[in-house]
Amino acid sequence: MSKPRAKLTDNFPGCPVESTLSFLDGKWKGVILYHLLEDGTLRFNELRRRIPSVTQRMLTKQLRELEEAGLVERTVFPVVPPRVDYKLTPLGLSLEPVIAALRLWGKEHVICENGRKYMVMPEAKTPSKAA
Amino acid sequence: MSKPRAKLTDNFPGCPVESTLSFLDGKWKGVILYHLLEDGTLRFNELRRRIPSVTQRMLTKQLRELEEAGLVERTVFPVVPPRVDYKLTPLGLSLEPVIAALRLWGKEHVICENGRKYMVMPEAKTPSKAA
DNA sequence: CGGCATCCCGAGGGATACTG
DNA sequence: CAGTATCCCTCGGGATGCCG
Repeated sequence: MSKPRAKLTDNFPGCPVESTLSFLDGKWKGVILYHLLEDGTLRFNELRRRIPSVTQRMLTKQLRELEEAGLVERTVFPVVPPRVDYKLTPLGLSLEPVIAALRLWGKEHVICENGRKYMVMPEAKTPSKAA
Repeated sequence: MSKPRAKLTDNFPGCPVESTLSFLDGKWKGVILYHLLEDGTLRFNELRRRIPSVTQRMLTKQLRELEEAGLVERTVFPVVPPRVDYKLTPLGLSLEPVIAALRLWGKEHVICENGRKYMVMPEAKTPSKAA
């Protein structure tokens, strides 16, 4: 709801880019959004399982920030073993093209393996034979 | 060139998103890329002027990281007043859809004003009267 | 003009332990 | 199950000053 949630960005042509990125800021927001887009609704530990190297502290924090930003909706069920669902709000869902673009570029240009990243150059010059 | 420039990402479905975001990490990479996409080639101070609140230290750092990542090419002209040009590499240019998506979402959902950001909700429920 | 070098601070974020 | 609460430390990043 139009909170002045500002992080001092430039009021300049590139600003929309800056602004959008500021919502994806933090180490895990992108992946969280990705999984919520994929699976619709997820419980806390379901998310954890999908993002193995996140700690519960960080997952909680990032989810709260996403919630505050109005991108994620948190639903608490008052049941014996606590149950909390996370899903995207309409605003969160509107990020789908952004996440899709990020994902596509990653799939095309980055090899993710054993927690390492390797760049994949576009113009494969294949100097003589690929390494 | 396939340097193991890793920042420990998850080897999981969301990984491409993570990976791509890791290249946009840092406070200014997104905007820098945006402006280089817009203008093609820019000198150091031309970039500074387009990103008023960046310090030269930070601009330098982020440019170096983009260069190391293979997204930006730096050309030094050995002339009396030093001249350095920055432009995108083919790999950098390939990020165009990503930046475009970021920019579009920002333009549609964020109002950037006086260094503040205001969210623009999609479903204007106007409960009774907007606050 | 286009940088480095240095100092310094606070936020980001990991590890661990406890709780309703 | 889904968190809080602490501790602690790295490092992102601003400010300032000097240089070829």
